[in-house]
Amino acid sequence: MTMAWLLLGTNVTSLTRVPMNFMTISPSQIQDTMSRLRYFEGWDREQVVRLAAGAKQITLEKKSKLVSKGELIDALYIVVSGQLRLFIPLPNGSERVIALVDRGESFGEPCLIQAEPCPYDAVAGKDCHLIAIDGMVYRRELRQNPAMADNALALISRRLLQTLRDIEICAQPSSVQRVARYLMHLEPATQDVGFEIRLPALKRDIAAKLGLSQETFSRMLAFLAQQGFIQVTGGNVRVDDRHRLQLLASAGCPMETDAKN
Amino acid sequence: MTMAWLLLGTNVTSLTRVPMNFMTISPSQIQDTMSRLRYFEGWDREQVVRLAAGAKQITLEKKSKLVSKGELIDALYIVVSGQLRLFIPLPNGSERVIALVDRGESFGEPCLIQAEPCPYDAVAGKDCHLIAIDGMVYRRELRQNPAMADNALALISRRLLQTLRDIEICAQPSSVQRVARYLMHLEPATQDVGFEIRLPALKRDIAAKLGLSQETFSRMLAFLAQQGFIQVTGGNVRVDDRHRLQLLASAGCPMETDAKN
DNA sequence: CGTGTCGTTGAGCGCTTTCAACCCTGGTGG
DNA sequence: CCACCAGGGTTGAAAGCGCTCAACGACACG
Repeated sequence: MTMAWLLLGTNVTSLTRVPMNFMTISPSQIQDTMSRLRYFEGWDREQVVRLAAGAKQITLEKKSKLVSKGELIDALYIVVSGQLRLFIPLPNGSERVIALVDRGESFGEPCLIQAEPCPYDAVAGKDCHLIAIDGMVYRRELRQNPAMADNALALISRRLLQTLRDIEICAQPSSVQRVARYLMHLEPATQDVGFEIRLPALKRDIAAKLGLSQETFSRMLAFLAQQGFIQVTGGNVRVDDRHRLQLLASAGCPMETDAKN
Repeated sequence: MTMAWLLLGTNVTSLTRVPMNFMTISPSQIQDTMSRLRYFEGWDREQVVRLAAGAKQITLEKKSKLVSKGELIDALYIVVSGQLRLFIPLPNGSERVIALVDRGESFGEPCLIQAEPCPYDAVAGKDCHLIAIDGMVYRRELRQNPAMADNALALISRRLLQTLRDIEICAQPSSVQRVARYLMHLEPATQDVGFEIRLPALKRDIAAKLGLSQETFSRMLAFLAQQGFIQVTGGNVRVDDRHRLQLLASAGCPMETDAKN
């Protein structure tokens, strides 16, 4: 078990000695935390209580691994604070990010329901607090309470549709188009032609989600900025004209190498 | 600069005049057809009868389009014969295949459940017979019958996990690895070191599912054959040594351009 | 025997990756 | 206060891989 790190794609320079910490917290406190999460919004109070009975709180240090690809997981995880990165490790040592799980979001439902091994690694992108709901308890509630099943059905349906949208972005033939589409899909609800957004994760991780190298992502942002489509300041991106960007996303662009004219 | 063609996905050379044909068939016959499909295996007979009440049979000519990306669909479709191709049209005129739907399989559940537009085009790869179950009826049964909900939950969970496996294949850094992994995942249940399979669709469509051009897919198969990993005869592929192929899928390969040694 | 579909093969180019060095920022400790 | 360092990001140069375009081959069908 000492060579566990060999299996990781990315280099784990500072191996955490205490990767994960099961907090001992009163059930009522867990229940309280849970009911404040978006995940449980609009749920029956009794239902939350029943799930809380099989719940633990978990603390996870940045960079520590919660789940390895191929493991059977025995709990449903919901993020209370921090961010989790779900990704498929690739043979060349890099990773393909499947999802970035933020506060109030969860992962693992399909694995629990189908009792299949987890198809991705789950690693803390920052220090995290999670709630882990026992798999047995979750499945029991699913069976016994139709409202639970409806919830899960809607959740997983949404997740599948979201995954297909992600595939659509990754399938774009050129990297400018991938980045342009990605930016369009974070567009807030506003009628204005321009809008400003904050990148929801490290650029490195977003790049890995788009199927690009970090460098290419950086270059494409620079290119879009230089062409006047966007303005980038740190993790903030201002889109000046959504229609023009939309057009680019659909049409593509020659990507001249020399900077003349 | 006439970019009108940019908006079309695939070229619609031969537009079918009678793309789809609603057969008038007795309800009992539909019910009969349905109960023979794998989709309804192990279902309550009463349940099938209730769904059959909202079902029509559809005949679809090869190449005719059943659903366009962005449409709201009002029925659940199940393939009785033929093969349906689900794909995302790309701005350069090519497509990314999401799934190939064979006899006894379905698509559209997440869209119906979430009342969201369909994220892909659905086109008949061959002449098809389908069953279309009315969306209202489907949703009603889902609400009223917990067993239905459990079924759907399992189905969509499986589909999501399958989609993640597809992403894993597409995410492989080199095309040899993509092809090798793809072949490994169609491996039948046998303890033998070698096995033979039949490609489940046109090579062109498989290539589009792997995120490769048809030409590259062909070249990679040829390469694997030349290196003694596989033997290809038409749509049949014989894998000589699964372990060696597995190794290649994980390790990659320099892909020498010249054919020396 | 033409025609259409499917697939293979060849040649060339351009994008993306890789490797490398460098910059910038925030935190830390002397 | 500043030197130092680590983590995240940018930029440059080179090379390889996959795509595009095009022609050809195999096969089925009318």
